[in-house]
Amino acid sequence: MKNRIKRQLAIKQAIITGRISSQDELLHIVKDQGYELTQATLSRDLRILKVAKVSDQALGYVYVIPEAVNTENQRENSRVNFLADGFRDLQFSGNLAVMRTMPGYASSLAVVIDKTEPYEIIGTIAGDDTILIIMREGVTHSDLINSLILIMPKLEEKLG
Amino acid sequence: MKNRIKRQLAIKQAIITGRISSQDELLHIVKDQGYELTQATLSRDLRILKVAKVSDQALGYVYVIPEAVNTENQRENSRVNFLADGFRDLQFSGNLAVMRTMPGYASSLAVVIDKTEPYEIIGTIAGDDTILIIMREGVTHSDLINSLILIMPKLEEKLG
DNA sequence: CTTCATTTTGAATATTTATACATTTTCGAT
DNA sequence: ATCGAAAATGTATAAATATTCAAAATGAAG
Repeated sequence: MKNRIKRQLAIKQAIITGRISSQDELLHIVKDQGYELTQATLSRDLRILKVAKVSDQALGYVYVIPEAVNTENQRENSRVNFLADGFRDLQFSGNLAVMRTMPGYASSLAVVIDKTEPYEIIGTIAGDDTILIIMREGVTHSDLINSLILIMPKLEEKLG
Repeated sequence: MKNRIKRQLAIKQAIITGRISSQDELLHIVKDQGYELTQATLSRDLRILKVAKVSDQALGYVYVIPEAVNTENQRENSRVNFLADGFRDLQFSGNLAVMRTMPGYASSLAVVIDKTEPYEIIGTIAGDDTILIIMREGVTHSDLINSLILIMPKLEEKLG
């Protein structure tokens, strides 16, 4: 059955292209391309292709081709346009908040924050992709988050 | 529960060390270390740690920490080793760690650390010869040291 | 073209893993 | 301390995935 090889290529391609989170989903995609197979065969194919399943943010689980993991990230980086889009995440430790951004975004983001001089923030220090925010004593985590949303409303989707 | 942090570290460690092929297996290992948890919690931990399951030769399936899978990263190992030579010392103050390096090394070293996104570290900021590392709450000094060694094995000689 | 060994596959099923729901614990604010 | 909200966890179960077993397809050798 020569089909096997072609089919596995199609599977690989589908995984690289879309965010696929279950074998059933993948099964339908490949079937729609004209291949005949069942979940059992798909499971075997995935083993042969060394496909892995990892958690994708809070969204769920996705299949990945191990070698393609990095490429994926690169592609993501290139479609960044707006400043707030450079935001990655925000975490706290004591009275410090650490905001991580995409590479190169930290200093411009920090400038924006500093310029508005929010009461909640005593100061910031920016590297290339990380901003350290020193919070005023008594300021809560959600106070800080709110003040950041005030500065960059677009953050609300990512922080809310 | 501070346990959660330590437990997840233990899980990560177990995955890196042994070939683990099911959550049940992992569950027993972690339980034997004195942690109390169920498969449900383990499943959640694996999601948080972004652990992936891939096929391992004809043997079966094993859990892996994605960064360790990446072929791309393998090639990078030599570069990382070189960078580790720039390391000078590491000191702690509360939840902050300060790593001093030879002039010019700090930012590239910090990039290496950031890229692996170790659980123990919520962010870094690098100058020219100093890196400020903000540790996750509940992480001990030796936890941090271990995570750094994981990233740059060469550091073991200088930190161990 | 047979025969035999090997590979591939599907159906059914066992195993494994994720999650809904309820409960407990933790943590921040007052 | 006390309250309330958010996070963490266990139990039970649903959902997803791997594998067993039997059958069909393929291929090599006569």
